[in-house]
Amino acid sequence: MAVAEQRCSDDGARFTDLRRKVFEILLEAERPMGAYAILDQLRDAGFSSQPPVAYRALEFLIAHDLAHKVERLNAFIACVNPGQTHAPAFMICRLCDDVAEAQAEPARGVLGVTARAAGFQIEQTMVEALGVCPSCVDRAETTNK
Amino acid sequence: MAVAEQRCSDDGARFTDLRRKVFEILLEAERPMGAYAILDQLRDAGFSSQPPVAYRALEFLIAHDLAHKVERLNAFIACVNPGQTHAPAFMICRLCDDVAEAQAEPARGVLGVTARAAGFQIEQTMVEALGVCPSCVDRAETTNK
DNA sequence: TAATCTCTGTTATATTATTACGCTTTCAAT
DNA sequence: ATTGAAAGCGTAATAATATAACAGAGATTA
Repeated sequence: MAVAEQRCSDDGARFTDLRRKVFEILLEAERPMGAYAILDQLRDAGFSSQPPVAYRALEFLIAHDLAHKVERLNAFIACVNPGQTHAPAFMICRLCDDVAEAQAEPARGVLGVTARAAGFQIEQTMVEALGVCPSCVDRAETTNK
Repeated sequence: MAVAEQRCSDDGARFTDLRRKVFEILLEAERPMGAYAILDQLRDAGFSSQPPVAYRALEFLIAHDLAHKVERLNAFIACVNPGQTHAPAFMICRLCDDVAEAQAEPARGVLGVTARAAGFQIEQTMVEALGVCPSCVDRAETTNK
């Protein structure tokens, strides 16, 4: 959280009450939240609960590398190492919807070669892996015995 | 198209009129189409234009590797080499929304290492790069001169 | 302190996607 | 051929996600 504030002031950006609150919500959730779930919590905290309020705060957090959108789930999650610009990758469990953040360097591999060959300038990448998380793997094995 | 039919019969799946039509629409578009744009064309072709009709056909095409969903755009596109199971990657132009399909092997790189270390079993990956396509790069350079 | 810009609130609406149900067609087994 | 089960399609209703447009309050700068 302190890191987040620092990051914002470095950027000359304002880490307002609303933005802080949304960031807190994401941090406490530890897993992706839909915009409307965030709005519910904003309402409880005395903020407005109209969609643009959440979407704007999320846009801000994402722009400052404090949060990410998990496209596959249309949901948002706090970044594990806030403030560092990076190429996040997500491992999404299809059984429990839990998500772990990892790093990726997709532009370094086959994709990068293809892009350069084609003249496509990559600015940003998203990598999301769907599969089964460790807990659910265990659970499945136990259940099937 | 012939390839698609072959693929389906191999799978013991039925390549019905509706599914063929949706596949045709995607092939002719050559770029991602939203489900509702597809529905418009289905209506013109005499099919029902209720959302589930398109979504079900798309689900089928995707399951048989004839089409993909571009998550970033919430849109659907015909696969460039239909019928082969693979890990597609998309290069999405943020200026013209054009999309090129490439191959990726995200599970072979850093992500794969992380996943194995964590015990996460990857089943499927999606890689999407946002940037500027060759045509738009050219256009931008010309304009700025 | 006036001008400007940013931020938040609000209303309305657009876009994307799913649930549930019923009917028809297809397929497989008798 | 007949029937029973499954797959496919049509339809209605609604859920979930997201954006546009405008107004007012608050901060920042000149």
